[in-house]
Amino acid sequence: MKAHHTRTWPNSIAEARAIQESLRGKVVARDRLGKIGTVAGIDVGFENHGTVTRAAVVVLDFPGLAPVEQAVARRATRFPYVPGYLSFREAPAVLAAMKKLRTRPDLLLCDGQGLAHPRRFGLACHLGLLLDIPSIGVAKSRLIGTHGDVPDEKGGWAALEDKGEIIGAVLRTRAGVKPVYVSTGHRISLATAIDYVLRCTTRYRLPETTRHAHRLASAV
DNA sequence: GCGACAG
DNA sequence: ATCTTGTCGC
Repeated sequence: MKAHHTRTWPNSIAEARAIQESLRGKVVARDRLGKIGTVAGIDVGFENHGTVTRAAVVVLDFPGLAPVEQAVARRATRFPYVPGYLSFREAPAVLAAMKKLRTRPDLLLCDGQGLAHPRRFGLACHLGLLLDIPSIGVAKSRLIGTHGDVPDEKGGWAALEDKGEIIGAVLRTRAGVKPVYVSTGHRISLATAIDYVLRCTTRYRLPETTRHAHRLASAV
């Protein structure tokens, strides 16, 4: 007999928190990735005043970064935006978009935090775990944690800390721009995550994966 | 009780 | 996230 996934979506913040607490222990913090031939960018946008969630996934070959496949999925929005619970709002549409993919990407770059989360289970951890694909969280702003000065040169970074623990890196992807917040999702280490984010970034602040996905999810 | 707060 | 054009700065 095949295991049946009876997955109910939380109907409250309390339920969502309980799910995060029960799943965070399953996250693999070490490098458990194979040869990376493709990387995927994931982003979400909204339509009709937020009532519809639109997720976009774009797969690029690696290290070339040329687009090879993309998918978009729309789902009724069923969870509010509450800091610390972003994955419950975005994951349903993202998982639907992933199912439309013919390619199974070797690495995921998610638009949000991974380990750099109050309960160490941000969007990147949640998606990586549910899909069982190595994942990285690349956020445009900070959720939690403190850090020192970030060298103003591409590749310069400062450790992001919380409660005496290093939860991510504040990384300068380009000189003269606001740094991005990188943290591990699933099956990857922070050092490796930083390396891949830099290798997916060319001439802009955000990785090419994120830029492509954002265009598909939000642009007309 | 007063701020902070991914997208 | 989203509503939205031009404008300041390197």
